[in-house]
Amino acid sequence: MGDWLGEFEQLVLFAVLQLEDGAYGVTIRQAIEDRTGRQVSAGAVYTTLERLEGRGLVLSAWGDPTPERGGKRKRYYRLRPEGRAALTRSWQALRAMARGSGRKLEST
Amino acid sequence: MGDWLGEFEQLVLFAVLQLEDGAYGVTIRQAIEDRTGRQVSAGAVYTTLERLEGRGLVLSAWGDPTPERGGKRKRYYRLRPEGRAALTRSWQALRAMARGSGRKLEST
DNA sequence: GCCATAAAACTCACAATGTGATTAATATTG
DNA sequence: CAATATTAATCACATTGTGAGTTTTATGGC
Repeated sequence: MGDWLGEFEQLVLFAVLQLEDGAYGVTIRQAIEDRTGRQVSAGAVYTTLERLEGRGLVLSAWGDPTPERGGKRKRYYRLRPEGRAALTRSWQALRAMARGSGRKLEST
Repeated sequence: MGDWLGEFEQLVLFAVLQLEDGAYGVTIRQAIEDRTGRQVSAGAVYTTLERLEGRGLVLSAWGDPTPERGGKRKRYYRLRPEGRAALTRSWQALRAMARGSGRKLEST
């Protein structure tokens, strides 16, 4: 039953999943850039997180300010079971579709 | 270098890639439904194909009418090198992002 | 205390993608 | 010719993607 994730939403959810306790705007953005080589704007990340939270796929909690220069409080995100399920569905669908395409794609 | 594919665009491109000579609206739709279990509307497929062609990722050619009931001519699609490259990029990015998430996703 | 600087979050208008209900075009069958 | 089958196309609207710019709150140096 419907409720699929866009591509960027998937990237963000994977980042949240893997960063575990350390997932907030900056690290999420960094994780995506590091892993995919794709440049990401901060705004895109925050907007997407907000929408994902609105859909109940993710939840956020404020951290405490840290004693470093610019140590503003962070907003940490975690996956909710619904988010994990949605990510699993979308990812499985793509994998199923990609199956067998290996040598038909570019090798570079 | 920007120019990323949406999720549905990826599904459509994978279908075109795998159907080889037999890729047209109906078979593309069928392939996606069969492989992913996700229900797809015909309109979504045609609209997406049109946009992909406009971006130069795919090209189309008319087939001949076939001698069967309702044997209307088909519009066949093929991937252009640009399309193959774009699909490779997007797919690799997602895979890179997903790497290591295996056991953190749902098993069902 | 005050100003410069740093880190993080947020806003928001606009662009790109996703979707489904509906309509059109052509063919065969009876 | 009317009914039906197959495919394509249209199109308004919903959802997602994006980036330039702004705000908030902290520290460091003077």
